Amino acid sequence: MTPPTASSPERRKPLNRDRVLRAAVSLADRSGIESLSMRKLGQELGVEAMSLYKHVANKEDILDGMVDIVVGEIEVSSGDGDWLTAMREQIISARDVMQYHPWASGVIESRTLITPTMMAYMDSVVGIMRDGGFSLDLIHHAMHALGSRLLGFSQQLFDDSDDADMTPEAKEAMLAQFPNISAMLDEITHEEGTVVGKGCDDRIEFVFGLDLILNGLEAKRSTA
Amino acid sequence: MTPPTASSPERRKPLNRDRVLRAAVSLADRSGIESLSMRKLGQELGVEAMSLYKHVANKEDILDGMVDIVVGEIEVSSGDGDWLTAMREQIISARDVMQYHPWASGVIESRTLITPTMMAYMDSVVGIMRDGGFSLDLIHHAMHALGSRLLGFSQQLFDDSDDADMTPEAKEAMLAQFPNISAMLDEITHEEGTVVGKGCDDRIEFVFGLDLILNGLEAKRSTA
DNA sequence: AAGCTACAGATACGGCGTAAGCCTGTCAAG
DNA sequence: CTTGACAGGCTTACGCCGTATCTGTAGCTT
Repeated sequence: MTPPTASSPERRKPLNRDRVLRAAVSLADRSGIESLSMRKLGQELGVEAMSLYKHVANKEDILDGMVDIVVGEIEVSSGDGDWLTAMREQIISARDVMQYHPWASGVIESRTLITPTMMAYMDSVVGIMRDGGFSLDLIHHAMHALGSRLLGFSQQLFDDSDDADMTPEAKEAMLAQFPNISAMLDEITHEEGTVVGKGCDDRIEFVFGLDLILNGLEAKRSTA
Repeated sequence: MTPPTASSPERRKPLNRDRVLRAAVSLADRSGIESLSMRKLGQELGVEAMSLYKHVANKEDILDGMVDIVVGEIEVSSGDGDWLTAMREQIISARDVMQYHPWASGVIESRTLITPTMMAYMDSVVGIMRDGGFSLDLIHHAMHALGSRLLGFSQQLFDDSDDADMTPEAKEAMLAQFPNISAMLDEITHEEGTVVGKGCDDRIEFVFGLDLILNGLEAKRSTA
């Protein structure tokens, strides 16, 4: 094939489903999921929007395909070592992937379709717990308890750093009205050594919550 | 202009922000959030879409207002009794509200704005833990660990009942490919008495996960 | 009576997903 | 070589969306 210079029967690399999906992921990574439209995606690929429909069924199909790609990027546990560290590593590595694709958690939550890739991930997680000696019943409850944390979603309700961009007087009013929150935020900004490391690091908070659950499960497992 | 009926000076109750927001909530409850558009909402109120803009800034403003209404529906804890039962009750009652407004969790997660109502709820939760003798530092970690569970979101990744609407051969293929998941689902459908009640009831699973976290926090609190 | 204000309606614009049909380059069968 | 099918792109068009801008009017104030 000749390069994209000009003249010659310069032919464009043919589109295919995979190229479409990868372009979609890349566009969402760069510009956010809200700016992923059929027209913009077509533009990205040097093609009109409607041409995409030769390779994907519709936009939902694209979203499903994107989820598949992202979930497929999660490295699956090797399977040796105790279940607790295996599980920790598995979930933390899922989190790393999701951090890289900030749009992914929202899209996954909005989708009901369970793709084989997703299933494979789940299956490997269940496998870790079976190897660890969990009863199937307890595994089931554990899966529910972990919920979307299994995929590394941090399910934060808000950033504590949100108070940063407030006018001083608005902040003052807030402090007066919500004494408990104020005290807590005060503590955090001043603290040095804390129960689980220092300051408010997303990853640390995530692991704190994860360990809380995993340790609780281990206790249930060992007393069963 | 004469009213839709005719003749008499029967004047339409004037629109206001509150009426708009309540209509929006009600429409979303009935028809799902995806069918909440300015035009449909206007129709609901016997008014053109653009008239709504006299009372709300834009659609985002409506969504924020809707969140405020829903969060405001959560009964706040009385404050007596031990922290653990207070917290349980608080969060479970939040869950009840969210169950009634299935669209709410998605909308709340998509919003970054923290409304006063939301703050008030958070403040009351922090209050419960302060009264229970938590350090401010541990409270902070607890808030992160609970995350959106604070508002009763069940953060389920998928319904276990999703296997119901599959063709037998597709299910067969799945069982072969994902042995661990298959074993687990098998167990569930057969089980009678389990670790925490029987079957797969959303509420039971939610409480199981919640208690796992709350008990873990209690352990940390009492050893601090 | 005159004018102001508040609020509803009308029209229009750009963007969205996508249905339907068209055009053209490629390649195998006759 | 001709022909015809087909794959993979393009064009047009429809109905939806949020919303900017303008117009009309009812009811109050002065």
